[in-house]
Amino acid sequence: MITLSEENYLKAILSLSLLSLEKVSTNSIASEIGTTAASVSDMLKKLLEKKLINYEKYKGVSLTNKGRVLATTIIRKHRLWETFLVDCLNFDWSEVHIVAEQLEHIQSEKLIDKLDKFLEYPEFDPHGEPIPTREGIIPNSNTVPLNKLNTFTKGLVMGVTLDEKKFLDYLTKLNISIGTKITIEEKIDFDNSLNIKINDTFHHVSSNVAKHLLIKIIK
Amino acid sequence: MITLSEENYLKAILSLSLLSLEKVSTNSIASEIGTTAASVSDMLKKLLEKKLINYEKYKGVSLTNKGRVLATTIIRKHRLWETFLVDCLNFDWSEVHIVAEQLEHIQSEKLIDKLDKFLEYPEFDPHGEPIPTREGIIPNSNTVPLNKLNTFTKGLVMGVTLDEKKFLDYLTKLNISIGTKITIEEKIDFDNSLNIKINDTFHHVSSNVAKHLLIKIIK
DNA sequence: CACTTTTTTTAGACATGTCTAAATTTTAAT
DNA sequence: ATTAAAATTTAGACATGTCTAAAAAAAGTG
Repeated sequence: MITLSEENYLKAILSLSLLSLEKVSTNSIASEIGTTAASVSDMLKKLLEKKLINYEKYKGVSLTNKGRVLATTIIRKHRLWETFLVDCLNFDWSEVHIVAEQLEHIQSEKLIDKLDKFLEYPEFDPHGEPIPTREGIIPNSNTVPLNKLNTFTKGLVMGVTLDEKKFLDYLTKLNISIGTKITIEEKIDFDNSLNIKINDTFHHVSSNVAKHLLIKIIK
Repeated sequence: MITLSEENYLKAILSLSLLSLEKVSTNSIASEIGTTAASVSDMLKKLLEKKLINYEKYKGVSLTNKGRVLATTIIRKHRLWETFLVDCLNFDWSEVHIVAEQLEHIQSEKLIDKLDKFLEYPEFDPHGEPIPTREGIIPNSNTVPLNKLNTFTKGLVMGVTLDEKKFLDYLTKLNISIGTKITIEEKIDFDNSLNIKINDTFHHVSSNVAKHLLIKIIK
């Protein structure tokens, strides 16, 4: 049996793994989860014991296939619940994360399959992120983070890669949601910030905001 | 903050309280929860500390108002989730209990209020049990356990007071569900078992089954 | 009432997951 | 290559919730 803590560690390791090809470091897990490196070290031993990760002391961590599938399943549950909360219960997209963080740990395959069916097999969650399949595959969404685009490129916002209330509320204030059309007007070399156009209005956004917006390029 | 274990203890104390006016004993809680009297003793100290129960060593337990409201809220959540599972996700009534036992611990008032609204404010769960109000009141359902009825009385099954798969599957086998009409044909003094008539078919049921069937008497 | 049985509580142990502080290993820098 | 800095692990402690065994209190019985 897997514990709630272990699930949270697997999820953290998976999201960090997706950011680069390097092995994941103890410190990065600690700051992702909001705990100390010492606690992470302790937990890594347990996850290794259960064959959920590949791990050598001082050498970093990666997920085994078993661990990857388990972590992906948690993401799947999280995103299906977020879809339910927004589509059925009329939650705001900025407030579903904390509730889904609890719901994602409910243990029942049948529940998730039936929820998936009830929601009519959605492909994307309310933040535009793809919902993994029950086999543990995360569909590729063919999008690029806003900060990687060239000047004068146009694109549609297809998703966000940060699920934090403050960030989502800021997007709402800027009139950015899934489907919003954005044009890059200017890239500031100094701090990698951007001038963008949304509905004929110009906005200036930081590099930190831009990198969490997933864009599909259009003509 | 209240822990998952504490919530389960409160729930157990509430259900035992509803069975009689006596204070609840340590042993009865232990067998309800499936743990030892020693563990119960330990936990009672913590619940007393948090002012959720009235408790004197060796004298038994009762809920404070704060504890009663909290426990009732858990029942409310449990029954709303069971309703969701059966009505929306098409679960069978006999299999929802274990899933609802997990869902009832999700912490979010907003979630429960929105779920309640989504389900259109149901009054009864799939087992016919009344759903407590958000103020912590359990509506009285005006029903009597089958074993308290006299011979030749007729009634409708309005609910069950045991939420166990084996029991519910047995009822299904007997063709008993919410709304089923039952006539008492004979009461066996020896073991308090009953001969009953369901849709012109006669069945013999034990006292243990009868006491968990809630009946509304009809003419 | 004295004695036995049952119930309840305490004492001490263990597992999980956390922490701080200290030790160890790796990496970076001169 | 040696040393300094950073990252990681270990050691030891604590909180929660559980357990068994033993002690204490309450209830039952002749």
